[in-house]
Amino acid sequence: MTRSEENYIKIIFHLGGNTSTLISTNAISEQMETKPSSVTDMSKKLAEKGLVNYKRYQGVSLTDLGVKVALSIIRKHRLWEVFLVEKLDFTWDEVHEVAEQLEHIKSEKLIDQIDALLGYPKYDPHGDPIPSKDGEFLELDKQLLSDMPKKSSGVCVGVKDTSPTFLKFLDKNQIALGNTIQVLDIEEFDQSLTIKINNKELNISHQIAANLYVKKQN
Amino acid sequence: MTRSEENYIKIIFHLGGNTSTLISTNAISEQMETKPSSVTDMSKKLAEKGLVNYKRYQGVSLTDLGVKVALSIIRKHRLWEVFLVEKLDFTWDEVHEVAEQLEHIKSEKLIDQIDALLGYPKYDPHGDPIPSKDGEFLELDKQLLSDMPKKSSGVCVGVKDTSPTFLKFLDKNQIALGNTIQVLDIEEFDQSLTIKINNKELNISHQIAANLYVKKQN
DNA sequence: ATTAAAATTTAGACAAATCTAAAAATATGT
DNA sequence: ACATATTTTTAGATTTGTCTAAATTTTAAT
Repeated sequence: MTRSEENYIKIIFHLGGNTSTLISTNAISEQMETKPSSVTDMSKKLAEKGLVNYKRYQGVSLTDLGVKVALSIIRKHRLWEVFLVEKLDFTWDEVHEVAEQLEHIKSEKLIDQIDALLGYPKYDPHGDPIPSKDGEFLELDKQLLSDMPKKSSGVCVGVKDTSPTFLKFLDKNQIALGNTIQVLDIEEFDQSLTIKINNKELNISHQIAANLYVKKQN
Repeated sequence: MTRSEENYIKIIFHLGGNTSTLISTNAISEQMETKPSSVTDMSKKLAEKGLVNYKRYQGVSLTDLGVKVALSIIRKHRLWEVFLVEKLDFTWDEVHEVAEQLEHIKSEKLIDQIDALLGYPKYDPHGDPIPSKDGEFLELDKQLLSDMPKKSSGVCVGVKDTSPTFLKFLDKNQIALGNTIQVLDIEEFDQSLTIKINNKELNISHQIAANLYVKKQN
């Protein structure tokens, strides 16, 4: 598999292609930052190889084989992210770019040993689940902070947006995975939230809350 | 720099291109496993970029910039090799293939942190020196075991051939870096050697001895 | 010094992955 | 339902790194 093929497979998976839903050419081209015509070409190629089902003018979905490939790439990406944070002192906003490269290294022993070195982690630094060698993974029972009612509280378990900008904002405000967050108040006008975290009160916009996952506590 | 450009630069360096000696198109094509005409094309491209000096029909040599690039790739390759052996239980015959891929990962922080994690090693698992960040490295004062006189002894410090076949042979005979080797006898007929290593006597061919580096002791 | 052999370069082609522009199919709005 | 807008595909071009075959230059041998 070429690097480019792997990137397409990964993006199709992230767009929901593990189900039989057909993913549109346009959607893929946006994520890949290529033109739709290029996606058409690649779709045919991946269909030839049995990695996707391709219906002209309809889009693509991953075959069972395609899902397997996608999970193995995602497994590598997330394990490398954990490695970078745990062993090499990377911050969670730095890992994505490097993991994008490392995920394409071909060596089964390499990734299995990294997995062992890290103690078989189940989640990456952003709270996303790491597929096991045979493609199993546990999605946490999580919800967006923006969907939590007033006076409720939960533990921060993940982020939806993983862009450096957002992650740096969280660091600056000392919001990290594992923190307990209480929703004290929700402003009717703009849906902004007053939350209590680390024993401090903090005001965050709806957009921030809509990118933070929490596990409800009560 | 593309992966292919990096591979050419690395190979030119290994063929002695750190000096001003011109390296022939043919020599490069053999190492790269490409046709000479491809080497010509790439030589022009690398010359354009200021990485090599290219003289038509004569060959190429690395510029100062080219040497810098070569050393940074070799540094990455060798640090990854140490990492694989020290942290992930790879054997020294397994590391080359994976390091060939890892050496192209682009992240200064990544390799500096790997360097730190390993405690700034000076030599790789085959005894080859690891260039520092600014391109310095210490070549050991070593010689081939085949050049040692009868009755002399030395410490095994490196291998010339790094092929899995050779390295597995060494493992099988419990020859490892750091071992003391005494040359007991040299057979006149075929230059084969009787050596003492790990308190055992062992017979090795000239070809083996010509691929083992030792540091002379007396 | 000639000539044959070997090495190198040139010219033209190809595969992979992309693009642009135009054509075709699908979706949308009234 | 029809016209229009949007999406997708096709056709043909481009770039990178490679190839083959032919031409050129250098090297080696007598």
